[in-house]
Amino acid sequence: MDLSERKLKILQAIVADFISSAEPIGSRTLSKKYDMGISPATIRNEMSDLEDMGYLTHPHTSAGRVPSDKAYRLYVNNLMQKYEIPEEDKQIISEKLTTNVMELERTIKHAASLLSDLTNLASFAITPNQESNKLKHINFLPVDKYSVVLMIVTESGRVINTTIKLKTAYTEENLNLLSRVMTYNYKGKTLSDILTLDIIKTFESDIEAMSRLVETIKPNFISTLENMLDVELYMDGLANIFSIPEYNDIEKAKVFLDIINQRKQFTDVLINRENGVIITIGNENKEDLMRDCSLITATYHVNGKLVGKLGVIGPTRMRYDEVTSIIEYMTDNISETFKVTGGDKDYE
Amino acid sequence: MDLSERKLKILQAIVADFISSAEPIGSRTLSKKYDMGISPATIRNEMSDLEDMGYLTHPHTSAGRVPSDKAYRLYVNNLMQKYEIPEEDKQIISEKLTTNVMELERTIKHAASLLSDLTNLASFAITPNQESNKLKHINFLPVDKYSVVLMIVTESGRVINTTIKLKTAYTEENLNLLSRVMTYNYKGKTLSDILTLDIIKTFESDIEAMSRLVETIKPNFISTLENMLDVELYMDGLANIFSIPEYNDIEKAKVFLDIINQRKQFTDVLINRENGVIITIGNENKEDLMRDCSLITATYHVNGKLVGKLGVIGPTRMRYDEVTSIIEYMTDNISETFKVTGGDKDYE
DNA sequence: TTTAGCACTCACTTGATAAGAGTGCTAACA
DNA sequence: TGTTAGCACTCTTATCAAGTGAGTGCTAAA
Repeated sequence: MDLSERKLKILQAIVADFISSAEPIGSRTLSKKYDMGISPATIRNEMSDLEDMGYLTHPHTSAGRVPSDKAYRLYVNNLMQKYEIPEEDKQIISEKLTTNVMELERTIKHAASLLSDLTNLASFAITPNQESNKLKHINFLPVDKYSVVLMIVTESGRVINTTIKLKTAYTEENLNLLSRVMTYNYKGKTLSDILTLDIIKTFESDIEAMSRLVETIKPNFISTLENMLDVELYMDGLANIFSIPEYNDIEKAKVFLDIINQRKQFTDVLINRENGVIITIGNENKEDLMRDCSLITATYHVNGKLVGKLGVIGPTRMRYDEVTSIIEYMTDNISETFKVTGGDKDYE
Repeated sequence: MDLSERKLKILQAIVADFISSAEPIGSRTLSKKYDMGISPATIRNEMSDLEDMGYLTHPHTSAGRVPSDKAYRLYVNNLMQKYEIPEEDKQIISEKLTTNVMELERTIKHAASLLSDLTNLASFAITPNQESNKLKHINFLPVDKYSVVLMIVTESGRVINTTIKLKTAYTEENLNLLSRVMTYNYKGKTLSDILTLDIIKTFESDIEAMSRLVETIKPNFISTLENMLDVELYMDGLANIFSIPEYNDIEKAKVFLDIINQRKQFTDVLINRENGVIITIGNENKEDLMRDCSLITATYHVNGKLVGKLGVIGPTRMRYDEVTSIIEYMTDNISETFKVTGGDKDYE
């Protein structure tokens, strides 16, 4: 059934008002505040219809009306107007997210922090899934007599390194050889292929000294690759939640913290969300604990390919227009910063 | 004035009971529960004396007694017994903190997470202050036509790297030369000296191509060093706080989150604490917001020299014995993992 | 010095009452 | 037939009074 013009107007007023006031809104207040040329009684009739259709609910008989998840969905899809981010906010965002030092982790952390500041909600971000990231080269560098640094560079421009302590001394020649052999073998393969497809074992050697070297290095190499594959979750602005009326009740606040505390599960939820700007409202979320929350996420790109996510979580009553615009603007900025330019002609 | 044996016994019973129950304890309950051979009336007299001396307080006339900060201090200094960490906990700790991959950040993060799990409090950790860390060598490595990786290795074994995008192409020879010149100039100097004492400008060059290279690299080098000097703060277990009766009141919980939310200030507080195991109770803390909290920190060492900190924050009513033991055991473990062995004979 | 007894205090609970906001229904009106 | 005014009804919230129980402080006796 279609909603009449008037019903839409009333619904929009209720949603907008409730988002800013957090108080159930009654017919009398509505007619006074929004001056829509009809009496409270008429509004009551319309409200009653809207309630039958599932757009409004009633905390108890003598309270005003509150929008349902369905109403928020309608609002987000049809009624909501585009929010223009103030110039100064835009400036702050680009300033903080544009660095010439290419440190993804740092930038993402900043992004999460900034996002929660701007929206007054709890924010989060995950680093890209690296499974399809391809290896570019591997380098072992001498540090001192018994330690070397393992450095792995991927096609997306990500560099990771670890110090490895050896039990026996090594020669520089062996180290160089190993770097070259491994690079030759693994270059262009995805990280997960290297780990799963047993490619690993190919780098063993006949030469005695080399074989000893490989032996100590192998487990370190594997665990470093595994670390690299882990998707990192950053969160910020949790304290903001306690300024929101919905979470004045300590029990509700605890539920909220529970969601976030199970980092592993929460990360999985984020990974499995579709790409692009995605809004899920209340019971649209599959996870029980999140039935009272809304989640907004958007994706950013690294090297135009790898995909990470940035978003907020909060009560279903939130500024969908504002939050959506800000998140989208931020992810665009991040993607811009990390679109690797070079890469046409490789070194070597 | 010295406390009689009996007063000490009563005080100890009150502190211990209050720590586990969080309820003010009355004379009658005390005499029944702890069976100390004297009547409630006698206990009342002693309690009254203890209150005059400042060891106990009174939420209101008809409530039981509650230990003051002074009582906790006495308890921590004299009455508290050494807590023996269960074997299984010890095992979990060493297992999680001993890695052969030397990633300090990761280990510290795990430590904070584990610590909050074991104590049910909020935990935190800061990475070592790197100011006195000395540079060991600098390496520029080619990645592709327009990007190079800058790698800095310090004496403590810390390795950091960033990808730098250049505007113009470079030659491998120039890069090698630059690596060598910079290493030669800066080796053995502390990071803060390099940044502050204007040593930076020494690495300019007469040769045209080199000079262009140096120009783009210089700001990146500086900002990388600055990043390295930043002390990182990790926190975990914030949600634990909400299971503690003291923070059932949403207002109190907010104060607590405020402390932690001002990461910069909080980091400074931690940096300025003395080394070793330090316990500050309630109003012993200089910061107003922390007057209701106790802080326990201990220091860990990297390379036997650089000092980072690990600790918990919670209400003044906490298991000082247990928490202290656990933190100390953990920092010992971390120090053990990061005592760099080699270093006698440098590479080169 | 210790203890029993007793009056007193204060927080907390329960129940009753009143006020306020809002609904739903009915009947009148355009 | 849609709109509106009026009114009874419902439900929450605030307030107040009375009763209860845990605990103290003081006094006097053992």
